[in-house]
Amino acid sequence: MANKAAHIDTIPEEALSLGKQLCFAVYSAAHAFNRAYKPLLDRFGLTYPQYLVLLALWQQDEMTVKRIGEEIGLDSGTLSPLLKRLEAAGFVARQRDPGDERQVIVRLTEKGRDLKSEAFGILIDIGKASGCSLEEAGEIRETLHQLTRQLNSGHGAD
Amino acid sequence: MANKAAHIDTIPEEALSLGKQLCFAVYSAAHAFNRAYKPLLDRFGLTYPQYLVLLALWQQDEMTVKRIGEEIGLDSGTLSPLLKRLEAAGFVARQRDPGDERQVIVRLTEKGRDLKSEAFGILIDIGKASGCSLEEAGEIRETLHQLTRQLNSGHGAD
DNA sequence: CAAAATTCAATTGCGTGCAAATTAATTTTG
DNA sequence: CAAAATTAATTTGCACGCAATTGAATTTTG
Repeated sequence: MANKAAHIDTIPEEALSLGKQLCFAVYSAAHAFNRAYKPLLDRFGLTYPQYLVLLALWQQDEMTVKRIGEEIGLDSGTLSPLLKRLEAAGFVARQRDPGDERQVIVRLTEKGRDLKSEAFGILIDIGKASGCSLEEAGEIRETLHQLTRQLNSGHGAD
Repeated sequence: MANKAAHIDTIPEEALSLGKQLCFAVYSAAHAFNRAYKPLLDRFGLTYPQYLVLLALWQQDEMTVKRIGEEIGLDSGTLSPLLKRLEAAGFVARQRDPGDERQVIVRLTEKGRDLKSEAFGILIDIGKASGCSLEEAGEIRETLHQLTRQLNSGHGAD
């Protein structure tokens, strides 16, 4: 009883404290990253999720909305208006797939491609701001990937 | 063809990959936590930020809006409407501080206090879903706190 | 003490995120 | 082959999250 079944008893009042919660630590770190990225991305008129879409397209150009959503974990309800703004800003072009009119193919424009080289600068600035080495960053990254996989495994999706 | 910034050469193309970015790992983990919390909080009609406010109030009842904002890292622009919804749902009451009419004191209602004991259940479910021990969770938490501090130190605020 | 500066909460505007409903196109099937 | 089911993207509605503005109360200061 004392070991497994009744672990409610083993959870101290203190566990309710924000500072003791892993989730809050992740939540805060995400906000901190967002704030760190903001001034860097503002120069290009981009938001962080928009930047993520460009990162994905720099790796693999010409993806459908659905494919982009799988890459960065967003659904079409978020992506549709976001992509419309990226198109209005001139970074991407959207075109119905002639082979399957349900799909929309998103591709980089010249302007979007040109931004890629500048993105390295953002990466370096963020690396500095995070204050950890590539090795450290890699470790945390892997730990978080594992945590994310574990959390997502709870409801079907992977 | 010589590069202006020589250190750019040391950053491989691969670094632009989403999977290699610490920030994206944090961003994804935050979303994963949010999705894990959602069904648990839906039963109480709460969102995660609303739950954070209650967690803070369970630790220390009767705080001003500003104080709550410092606890969970949100400004009044986010908190004002959020607290109004928490009040409409009957979990908290808001009252102008008679001693300083600029401030609004937020305190738990009976209903809000009663929820505290159930919150342990949520905590336990999330702990299970995260699939890591208290020790592991503690390590990741500390690493992320440090990362957050480092990122936030870049622009004055602490 | 009165004007100026500061502080606090609320409001406005914009961009996510996500669920649910909608529309159009394709695939399945009876 | 036509009806039904499925799929992809868009749209709608709601709740953050943040910057900037507003308005009221308090503090500073000249």
